[in-house]
Amino acid sequence: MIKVRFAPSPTGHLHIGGARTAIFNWLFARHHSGRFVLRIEDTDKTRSTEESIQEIIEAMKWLGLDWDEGPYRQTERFDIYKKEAERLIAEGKAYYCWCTPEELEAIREESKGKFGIPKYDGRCRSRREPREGVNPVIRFKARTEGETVFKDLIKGEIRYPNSQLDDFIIMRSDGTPTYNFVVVVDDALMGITHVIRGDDHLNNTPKQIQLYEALGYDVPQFAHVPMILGPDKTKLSKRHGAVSVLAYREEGYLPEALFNFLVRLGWSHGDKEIFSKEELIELFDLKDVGKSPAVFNPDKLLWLNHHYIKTYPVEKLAELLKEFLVKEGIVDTSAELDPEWLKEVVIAFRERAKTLKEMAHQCEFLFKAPEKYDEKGTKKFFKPETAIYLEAIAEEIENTSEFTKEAIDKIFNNVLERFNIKLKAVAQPVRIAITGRTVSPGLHEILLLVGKEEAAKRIRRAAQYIKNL
RNA sequence: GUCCCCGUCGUCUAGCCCGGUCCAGGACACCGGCCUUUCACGCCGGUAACGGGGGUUCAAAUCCCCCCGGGGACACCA
Repeated sequence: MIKVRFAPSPTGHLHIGGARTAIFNWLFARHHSGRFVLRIEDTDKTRSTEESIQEIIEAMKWLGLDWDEGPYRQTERFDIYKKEAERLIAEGKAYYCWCTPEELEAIREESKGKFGIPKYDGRCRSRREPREGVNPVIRFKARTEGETVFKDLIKGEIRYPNSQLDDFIIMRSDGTPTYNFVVVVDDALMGITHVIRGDDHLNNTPKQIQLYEALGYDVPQFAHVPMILGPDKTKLSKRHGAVSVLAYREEGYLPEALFNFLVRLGWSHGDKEIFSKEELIELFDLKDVGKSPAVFNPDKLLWLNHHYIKTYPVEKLAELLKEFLVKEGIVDTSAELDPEWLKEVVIAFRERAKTLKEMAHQCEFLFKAPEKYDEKGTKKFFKPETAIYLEAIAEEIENTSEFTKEAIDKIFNNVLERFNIKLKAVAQPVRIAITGRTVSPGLHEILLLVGKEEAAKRIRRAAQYIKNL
């Protein structure tokens, strides 16, 4: 039975990079009918927060990443780590270290000169006597000769010289365990078979392998996925803009789009770009994950989002649009919107809105008549004679018994014929009259959505406006 | 500095393992055109890449070596 885990540290938002790691793990588990566990790595008590944990969980749910076990929290497992650390000491594989920060600093400096790398010299390996006023840490007796070789499922064979290692700390002086230690203990005890994580952990792997061996555990398989970079090719971070998953929800992205986008960052299947979750579960394989880092490309995400908007179930889009209308302050919380009408709105706008937020703003004129008309549009399309045409159209609208697409065609044809003009002469003026802008969905759509009364009213008002120019 | 990883269009990538079918394919973006009452959608077309240098070979994006470039890790963070 294959078992994987996603182990975020709750020190902030769930960001894009973490989400992709979670997706890869989830896909791998689902593909192999294995188990996916969520584990919160909160051993750093000072930086971990409860809000962050809740946010990570919410973001995962939004993305549709369900887990089979957990969330475990490492803070609830401290007794386990302590026991394992003591076991290592009893077996002579770890030891107490009473060095002071000042002493350590001096050792590091000396080592930097000697090895070009700050390393602890292991002087407490032989020290037996506690030091007064110093709470000891526990250090692991690392093997520093030879090299650690392992096969990474993505990167291939990795050879790492052990000379880079030193006796690293596994238990802090306050009695809490450190990352490299807990990750090994947990992965082993939880029966994790494949460790799929960001390749910023590649250099930690040799230390962890030594720990697995010292503790007598089986070493799992490793798969290090390349990082996601910002446009400047450095590790993606807050300064590159929105990196938190939930921020994308707020901006009006669909979870399916983000999911699809993220999975294609580093993984591919021939020329295919659009994948459903079912397809991904079917097709996902670590061997198709690339080795090189990927730059986050917001334009492509936008394109994907638009694709999903265009193909999403209309009812669901309508519901989401409603949320955004409220959130963007376009309609009142208490406003009751006819679901059927809202569906028509979605249909009219989905091919020109790349996000839900955009859509909400594009259809704003449906809820409030334009307060002013687009300046350039007014200059270009509001001619003196336009007022007469508009009035004629308004009158025809008022007099029509039923307001349908066909009726609208008839109305326009009547007016065009009467004045012997082309549709061009009135199309943009009507659009501006209804929306205040020069761009919008088709005339039929906006007229129908605004409704007969309101349409006539707005067109008359525009006519009046032209007369006053 | 030391070590690890990576290097195909601006970006995401296919191809690399098993050299020729690749004067390198797809997608986003961009630029044209068509459609059209605007915008958009859609459709058609275009610009654009094997980091450099040496080998090996009849033949290299693909194999080997060196260099260069980029990223990451080197904490009582994870």
